[in-house]
Amino acid sequence: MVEDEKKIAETLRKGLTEQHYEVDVAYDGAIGKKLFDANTYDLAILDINIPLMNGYELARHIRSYNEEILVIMLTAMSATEDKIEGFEAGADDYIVKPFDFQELLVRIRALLKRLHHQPAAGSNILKVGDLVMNLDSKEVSREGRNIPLTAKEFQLLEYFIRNKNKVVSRIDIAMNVWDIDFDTKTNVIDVYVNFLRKKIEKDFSSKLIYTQVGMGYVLKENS
Amino acid sequence: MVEDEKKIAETLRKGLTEQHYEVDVAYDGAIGKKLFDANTYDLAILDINIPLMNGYELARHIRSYNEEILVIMLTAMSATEDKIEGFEAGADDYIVKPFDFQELLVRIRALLKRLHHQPAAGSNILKVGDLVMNLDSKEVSREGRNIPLTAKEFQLLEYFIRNKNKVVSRIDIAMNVWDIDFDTKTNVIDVYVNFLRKKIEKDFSSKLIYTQVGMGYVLKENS
DNA sequence: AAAACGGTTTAATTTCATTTTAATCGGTCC
DNA sequence: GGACCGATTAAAATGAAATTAAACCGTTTT
Repeated sequence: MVEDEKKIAETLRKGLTEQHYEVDVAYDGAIGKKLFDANTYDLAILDINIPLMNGYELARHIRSYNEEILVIMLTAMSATEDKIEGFEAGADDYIVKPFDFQELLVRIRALLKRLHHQPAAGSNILKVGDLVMNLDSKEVSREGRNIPLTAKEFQLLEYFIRNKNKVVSRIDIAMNVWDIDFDTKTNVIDVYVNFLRKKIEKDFSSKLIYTQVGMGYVLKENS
Repeated sequence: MVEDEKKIAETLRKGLTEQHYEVDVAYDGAIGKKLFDANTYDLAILDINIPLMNGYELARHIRSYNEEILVIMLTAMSATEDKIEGFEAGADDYIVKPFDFQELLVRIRALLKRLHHQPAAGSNILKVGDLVMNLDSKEVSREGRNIPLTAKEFQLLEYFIRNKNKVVSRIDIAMNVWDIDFDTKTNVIDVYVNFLRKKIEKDFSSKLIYTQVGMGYVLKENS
């Protein structure tokens, strides 16, 4: 939850915790972004008018990184244009203040029931074919064989997996895995893709990372 | 859509049809139930106070039959208890009348994007006849057969598809696909149209790209 | 404090696909 | 026939990606 009005934030945090949800709270967009980048969440509750980075931008950042995460906008702005902008930024719901806590609760439940839960409930595991990534233990394996990755390699592979079957451009990767906005002259990404390929493809039968010249890279299972 | 106020029903039906949604309308709950039992829908829009079977019951009926179908409650009842009952009956969203049609639209889109994990209206797949272009995976296929395209070929085809049935001049193409403003002496466009024709027409039964001498090119389905 | 180390980034080189140019061919309209 | 317009082809130019080595940087070890 990203909410700068501490009183509201505290009330919601308390209410949600009582309902056995685990909640992290940030009071500004920059901290919210950092929390999001460092953790794996199911759902985000975002105020729009918050310091440093507004809710729309934050929603867009979240969406560009992961389509699955649910986003609820929570704001005093009730105009239709604001709602539209919220949904266009990727929100799943938009609630206007003041609101009843019970309503927030049922709306959260309605969204969560649509969330595709990963197999092996509770444990954070991502899979593509025979490639398995454990987000808790940070272990990666293929055909059961363990593959040690460095931090950056792991982040890059995680980004690929979360966007499997989708061509991601170098700019997408630069923004989401590194924190560079625009830097034509670096080739870190190419180098790291090369590192990854050596580790997750070289001693195995099938390819995983394909390059689309002039477009970017895709991680996919076959052909 | 189940809505007994015919004026509202008609307005919404028209608006949604314009957005290329296919809509069936019932004016009471009993007919609504019969329609659901006989068809396969993606989403239901339900008024609550409707004759013969109210919206809550109908929502429960739909839910008991199919968890996947998305349900939006559309009603004048704005009390939190009503909303809670709506969500408990299985609704995915609850909109209070009067509301802005645009808001309904973005809420529908927000829900549909969660469905099937894949496309709905306003999504990332473009089609013309049996030609399918996936903007995420950057894959293009005809008759189910995959057709690899280079970046420029892909951009050019995308431009044609987005302007289907419209004659686009070489200048239009030059400005939108290449970034050249005016350059009489290059024939890149002709060459690329030729590349495209070889890939997307040569081994298939019907033409797609037609030349309008002195005007430009059109992409269209038949004749 | 210096050295060693693992990880990350930069830079330079090689390789190769894509893009563009340019020349030729074929048909159509005066 | 000649001029015009587009289609087609091959060759040349360009630029993107892979690969390698070396520099850099922060942390830990000596």
